Amino acid sequence: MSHPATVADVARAAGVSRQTVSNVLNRPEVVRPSTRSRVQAAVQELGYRPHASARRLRTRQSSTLGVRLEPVHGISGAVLDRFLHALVDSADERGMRILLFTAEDVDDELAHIEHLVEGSDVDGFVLTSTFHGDPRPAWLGTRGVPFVMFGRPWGLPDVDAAPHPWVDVDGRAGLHDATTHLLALGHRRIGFLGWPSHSGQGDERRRGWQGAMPPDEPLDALDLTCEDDVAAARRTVTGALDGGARFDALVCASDTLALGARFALGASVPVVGYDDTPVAEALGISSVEQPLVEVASAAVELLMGSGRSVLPASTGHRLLAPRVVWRA
Amino acid sequence: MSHPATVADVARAAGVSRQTVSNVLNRPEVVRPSTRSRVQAAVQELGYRPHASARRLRTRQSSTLGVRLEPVHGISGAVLDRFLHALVDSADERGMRILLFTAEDVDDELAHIEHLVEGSDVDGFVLTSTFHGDPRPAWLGTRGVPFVMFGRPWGLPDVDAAPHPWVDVDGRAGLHDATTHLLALGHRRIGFLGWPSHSGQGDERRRGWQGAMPPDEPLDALDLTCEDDVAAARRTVTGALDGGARFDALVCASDTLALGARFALGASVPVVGYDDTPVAEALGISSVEQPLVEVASAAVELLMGSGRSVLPASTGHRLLAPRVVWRA
DNA sequence: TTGAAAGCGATACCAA
DNA sequence: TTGGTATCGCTTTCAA
Repeated sequence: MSHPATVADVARAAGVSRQTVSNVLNRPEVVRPSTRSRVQAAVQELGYRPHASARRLRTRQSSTLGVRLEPVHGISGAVLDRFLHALVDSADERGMRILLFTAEDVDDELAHIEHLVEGSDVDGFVLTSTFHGDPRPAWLGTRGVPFVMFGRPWGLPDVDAAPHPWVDVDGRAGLHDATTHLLALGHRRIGFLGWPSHSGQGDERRRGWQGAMPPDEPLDALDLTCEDDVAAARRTVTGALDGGARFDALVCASDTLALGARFALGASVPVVGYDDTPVAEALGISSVEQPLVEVASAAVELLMGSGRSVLPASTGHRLLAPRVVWRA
Repeated sequence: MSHPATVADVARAAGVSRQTVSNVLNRPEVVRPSTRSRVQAAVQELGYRPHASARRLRTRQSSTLGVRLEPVHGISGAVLDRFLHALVDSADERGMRILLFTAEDVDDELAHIEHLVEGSDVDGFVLTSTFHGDPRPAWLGTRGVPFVMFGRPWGLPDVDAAPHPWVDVDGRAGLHDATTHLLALGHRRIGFLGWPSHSGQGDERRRGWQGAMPPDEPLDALDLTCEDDVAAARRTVTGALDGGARFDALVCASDTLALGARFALGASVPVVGYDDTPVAEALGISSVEQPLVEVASAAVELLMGSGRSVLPASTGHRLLAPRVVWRA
């Protein structure tokens, strides 16, 4: 074959006009069945595929979603990896593709986003890793660029009234479930190891633990805090033990912290991490698993509704429940 | 702004014709400097960006490279993640973008590849995770689709004469260096823990260790084999110790194996892993680090030469040396 | 050096 | 239901 087939080739082969071919492809119901099957046969025989760029030029849709590939951050890098995988699949089901870009920081990210929008390279974005004071929603909102966020808009007084769509995982429920389960197993002194800075995520996870603990249990001595680092976590837990603390079990804000705690406590004290990373699996540490496949499909649905093109404006949201993966 | 600026808008603003604008953008040297700067000012003011799809339709180039996002595979998932990141950056420098796709298996991957090629969605592919009997090179080669491989074409009698370009990391050299260093530190009984199946990679890494060990040292008792699994690795090393084996140090074919070995040997016996994953870093295990940034830029260079479009045919290759990251 | 005109491949609009 | 025609934004070829 010298040349990929075009609509004109198909039309000639089927003895119809170009437009009829286009109709068979995009609105099959308006074409008479006999004509339709004749065209489809020609498509089949010539191995015709629409030229993506030509279609995009005409429809003014790139059928592409932009996603920032974030710098790899330690053990939890696998989470965004799995999310990305799920997102590619969900997008593919709607005929959408994922275009990657990288950025040094948020400003750089906005610069990239602007570039992609102005070049009509993407129809919208899936934003991850949101944080308090995140400038991206306002930036995109002002310019009318469709996007969906993986993560609640933390700084807002009422997240339910956010002016943009978001999906998130209910970390509070995850920690609550984990703690409740451990209580049912007979453990009483269940500690929590979380982060110091007031990140929305970290606070939610801590609240999940707090809410599950019996009201008569004094929590102060059980509430540990340190940075997201294995060695630091180990030191923190060891220090607490040296200071007289005692734990029947420990729930943590991340697998990184859980790993450090595991080293400090040994395998006899149950430890629960967060994110169910490959490390937790490898070491047999229980962990809260985020439903990333559901997150991805919810993100696409929020962005596209039930159609095959992104909605100009959408403001729905979905808060999904994680599940705890228990390991010996 | 009601409408993104087009070449016509810029031309009108600058008082020139459309193709002069096009020339300024694509071949600045043929335009008189005064005209050029006037056009550039107009571009700046209108915030003009070429419409990606329109350009692609005209040039018949998608300026896009396809990459399969592989299923997450345990601890080492971070490696492809880092490679992808580096690839996006390298591609971006040449004005290329990365389009992701997923696939269940190789057949599915070829189906996706075919689809992308027929839709003129990509100019070429970056293939990863090659293996003995990999059907992809022949498939792509036959159809004249440009691609570069991350990984040597293992089955070939002479990899240097491969009919397609590839980049790889010299795992043998990595293990050789690690072993040599340990010998210099005074360790004698340095064991190797590798994989059973005859994968090209695994065999190379074993040879690196073998080649570095002193000729008078009997290697059989030091050569361990097990599947790429933490628990299995732990059992294997423990079993060897129970059987009377003794190790001054252990080099491994992967961080997964190194992690298991670490548990079996304790922190007093140096263990070296492969891939320098976040886990190795978190646990303070030394590891052989692949130069993924260099791999990515070499891949792009092999595919595109020094230009800004993919070469129709290229057959070069690059074998890059890894380095060992030593940790306490 | 600059301008006019012709497509690239597909779809939307309108008339038949 | 089907076919002709204009157009999406850009680059390339050919004249001026």
